[in-house]
Amino acid sequence: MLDYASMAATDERAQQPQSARHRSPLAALTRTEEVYARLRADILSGRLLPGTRLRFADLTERYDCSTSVVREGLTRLAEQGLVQAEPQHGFHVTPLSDDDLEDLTTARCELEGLVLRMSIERGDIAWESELVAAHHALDRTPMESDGDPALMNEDWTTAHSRFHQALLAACPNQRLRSMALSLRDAAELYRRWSLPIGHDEARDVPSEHRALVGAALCGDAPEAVRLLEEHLRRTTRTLTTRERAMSTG
Amino acid sequence: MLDYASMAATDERAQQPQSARHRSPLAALTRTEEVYARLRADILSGRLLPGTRLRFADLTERYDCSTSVVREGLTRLAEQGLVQAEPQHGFHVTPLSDDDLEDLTTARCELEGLVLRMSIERGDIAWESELVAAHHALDRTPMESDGDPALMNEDWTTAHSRFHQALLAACPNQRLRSMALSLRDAAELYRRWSLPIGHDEARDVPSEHRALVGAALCGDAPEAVRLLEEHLRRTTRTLTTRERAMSTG
DNA sequence: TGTCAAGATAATTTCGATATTGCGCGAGAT
DNA sequence: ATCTCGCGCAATATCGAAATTATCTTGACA
Repeated sequence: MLDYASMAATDERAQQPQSARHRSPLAALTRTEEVYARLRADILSGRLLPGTRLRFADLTERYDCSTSVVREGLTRLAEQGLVQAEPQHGFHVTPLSDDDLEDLTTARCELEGLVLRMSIERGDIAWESELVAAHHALDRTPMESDGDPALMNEDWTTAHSRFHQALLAACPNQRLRSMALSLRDAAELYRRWSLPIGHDEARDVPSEHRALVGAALCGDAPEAVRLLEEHLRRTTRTLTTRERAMSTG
Repeated sequence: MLDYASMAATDERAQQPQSARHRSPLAALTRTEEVYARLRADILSGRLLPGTRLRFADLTERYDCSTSVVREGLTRLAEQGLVQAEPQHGFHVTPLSDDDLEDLTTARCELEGLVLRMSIERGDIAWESELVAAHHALDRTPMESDGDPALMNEDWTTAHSRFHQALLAACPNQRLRSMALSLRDAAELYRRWSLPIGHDEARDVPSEHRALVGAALCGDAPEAVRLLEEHLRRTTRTLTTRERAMSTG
């Protein structure tokens, strides 16, 4: 293994970068990846609203890097559909649309259902274990923020994401699984704007999750898939009615 | 085959800055998009072999542009899975693997089957018309190249791609359709290396296509999906046996 | 002879500047 | 009064080099 300490001692002048470099090759995050991750997080968390124009000048300042780095991050996000690129016109956060939400939900029901079925069929004890753990954590986390009930709890969002990821984790097909997860990301944009306006009082989301876990652990794939589809469609219905109420009001 | 060198040369001169008055949005191809498209074509057509390291110096020379442009193209392709990126180690064309081909085929059977079903259910007369046209063109194009029977005919590849695209074209769900097409792209990499080694003599590919069109036009979605899956799996079987023969020989 | 470090070399990543393009404002013509 | 044309500003796209990081080479030491 290399001895970076002695290298630095002999070559002090060249070794004056601000961030401490680790020896592990995996720990060496490039600037590009860091900015990409922050950009993605800022969009998914709602700090950058759908439809927002993304000017290079703003972003280079915000993330303290050059245009190239911002550009690469935006390019990658555009390829995933989180932002849109118009040649010579720059980038903007993908705007929300009712039709797109319909398409997205259908796609998720089909694909996530498929992946869930494969996951249940191939799931082992480790998978069951992580699923139970994730569900427990989700069940014990309140949906609404302590400080402001109108705001969504950040921890709940994380736990919710972990739970659904755990459901799909045992699917042996990497491609299908990552596609399903990418669709979940896209849907996260919509979900983010759901609760702040008002959520469906008639729903009992925790029990929906509990039923899902039950069916999954029993190995009852058809029932689990049915429950998942219902779960997804209910969320969509809440969102679309909310949007219609806003546009008419 | 296209002559990219002369295209680029004429393009540059033609783009002399005059009074930028008229706005033709499609004619305004940015350098980045052009290089991206050429890179993608070079990979899919086999001019850049799977596993090849992609050095910036080579590519900037090949496409006559700066590193930024090459980098963006590679980044986009990496996001799609056609090339792989290792931080600080550059890019390389995604290498072929038996396991990945298995995953890919399963994913395609499921997803393309789904999209085909939706396409048949929603297909109108215009869809049928384009499907018949694409099939006719494919049927009349010889699979093997005139010059060298061991080489795949470029025209057949194009016609084949158009045919399968026509099958899926009526699916109303944009996301599912584009995902299915992106999986076809990935598979194209494998198919490209199938015939040059030797194809399955026992197969009658044209009649497989004919049966598919028949079922699709009858509106018999289940049968069409069954035929499509069989079609895809047969190609995979040919490829995997070929690879095993190579590795053992 | 084999291992290891330090210099040399080659590649990638990041930067800041330049070139190009799109858009709005105002002058002039019909 | 409305429309067209041209200039100037703002933003993006592209460039080429500098900074950073990995790889290869060399030579000393055990």
